[in-house]
Amino acid sequence: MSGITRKCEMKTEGCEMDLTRIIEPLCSWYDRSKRDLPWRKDQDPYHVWVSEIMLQQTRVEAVKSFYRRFLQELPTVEDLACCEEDRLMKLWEGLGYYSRVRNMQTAARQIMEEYGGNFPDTREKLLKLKGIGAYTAGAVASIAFNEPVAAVDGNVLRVITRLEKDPRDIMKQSVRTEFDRRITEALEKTCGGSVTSSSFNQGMMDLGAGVCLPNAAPLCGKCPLASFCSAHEAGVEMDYPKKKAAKPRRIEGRTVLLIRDGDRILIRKRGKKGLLAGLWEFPNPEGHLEPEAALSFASGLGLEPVHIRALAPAKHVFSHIEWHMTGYEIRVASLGEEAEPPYVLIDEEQVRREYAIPTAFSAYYNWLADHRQNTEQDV
DNA sequence: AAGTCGGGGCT
DNA sequence: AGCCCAGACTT
Repeated sequence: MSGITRKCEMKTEGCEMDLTRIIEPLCSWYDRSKRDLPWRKDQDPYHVWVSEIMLQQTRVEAVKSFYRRFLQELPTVEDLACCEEDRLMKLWEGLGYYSRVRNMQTAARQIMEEYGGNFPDTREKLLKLKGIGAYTAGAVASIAFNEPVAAVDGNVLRVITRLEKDPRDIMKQSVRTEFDRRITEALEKTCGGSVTSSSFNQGMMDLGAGVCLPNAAPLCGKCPLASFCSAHEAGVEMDYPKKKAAKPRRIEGRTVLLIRDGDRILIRKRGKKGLLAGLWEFPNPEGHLEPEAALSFASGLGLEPVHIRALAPAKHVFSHIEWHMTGYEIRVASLGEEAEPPYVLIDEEQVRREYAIPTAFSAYYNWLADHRQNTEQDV
C-alpha cells in the first residue's frame, strides 16, 4: 500500500474522491431548492453572459437591480456593441471592476463581427472572447448550451476542498485547473436526463451561497453532500479552504476639490487604463493639501476662487489601495467660460443623470447634494 | 506567480 | 477591522 493511500485511509486528508458520486445528489437538490433569480428566467446566452460578468466577485443581491436595468437599456448583443461609452459606464456605475463592462463591449463587437451576431456556443469559442476566462466560459457553455463542462469559482473551490480536506492553497492556478479537469470528466460520464452540467454548476453556486458558507459555520444539516464530506466527518469545515493571507493595502492621501460655479461643478474623465478607467472624477490631487495649496490648484486651472470651506475627512477602501481623503469646497467666480481642459464645468443635475462617478467620492458627492448653492449666494 | 482592478456585506 | 464574493487580465 502506498504512503498516499495509507494517509487517506487514516485521515482522509487531501485525498481525491470520486466526483461522479456527488453529481446526481447535487442536481437533485438543485431541482428542489434552486433560488428564484432574475437571470434564471430563461437560458438566453446573452442574459446568462451578462449575469455571469456582473456576478464576478460581486454578491447576488448587489447584482439584481443592475442586471434588470442593464438588459432593459441594452436588450441585445448588438445594443451593447453599439452603446456609447459614457452611457455604458453609467449603467455600471457603483458595481465596480469597470474593466468588466469595457471588456464585455469588446466581446460584443467580436460577436457581431466574427460570428454575425450569433452567440458562440461552445466553451472553446467563448474562451476567445475578451473578459471570458475559464469560469465564465464554463458557466455560459453549461447554463445556456448544456455543454458538460465545469465552472470552477470560489464556491466550487470551497465545497470541493471541504469534501476532500484538501490542504492546498486555492489561489494557486494549478488547483483550479485540476478541479476543472476532474469535474468536467465526471460530468461527461454522468450527464443525461435530469442530471445536467447546468444543474450541477448552478447547484454548486447555490450550495456555496446558502449552505457551505464562507467565513461562517456551514449548515451541514441541510447539505445534500454531507455524507461525502471529509471535513464534516472530522468537524473541521471551518479549516477549509486554505488560503494565503492577503498582502496589506497601500495608503494614499488625496485632496478632493468640489470646485463650483453656481450650479456647475468641475469634473474630468479618467484615463482609459488603470484604476476607475473611463469614469469621471472631481479634481483629487495626491497628498493632503492645505487650503492655500487647494486655492492655488484652482487658480492654476484659470479659475477665480472666491470662497473655500474645509470638508470632513473621508476614507475609501479599494481591493489594494486605501484613499484617505481631505476635502474642500471652492466657489469660483462665474466667468461663463469653459474650464481648463481636460476639466469641464457641468451642471450638477446633468452630472448625476449622465456621468459615472466612482463610489470612492460618495462622501463628497453626497455632501454636494446636501449643500446646493444658488448663484445669488455668491460672495 | 504575483499584481491590478471596486464595492459592499457579514463576522 | 478583516474576509470574501458566480474572476480576468497584465506583467
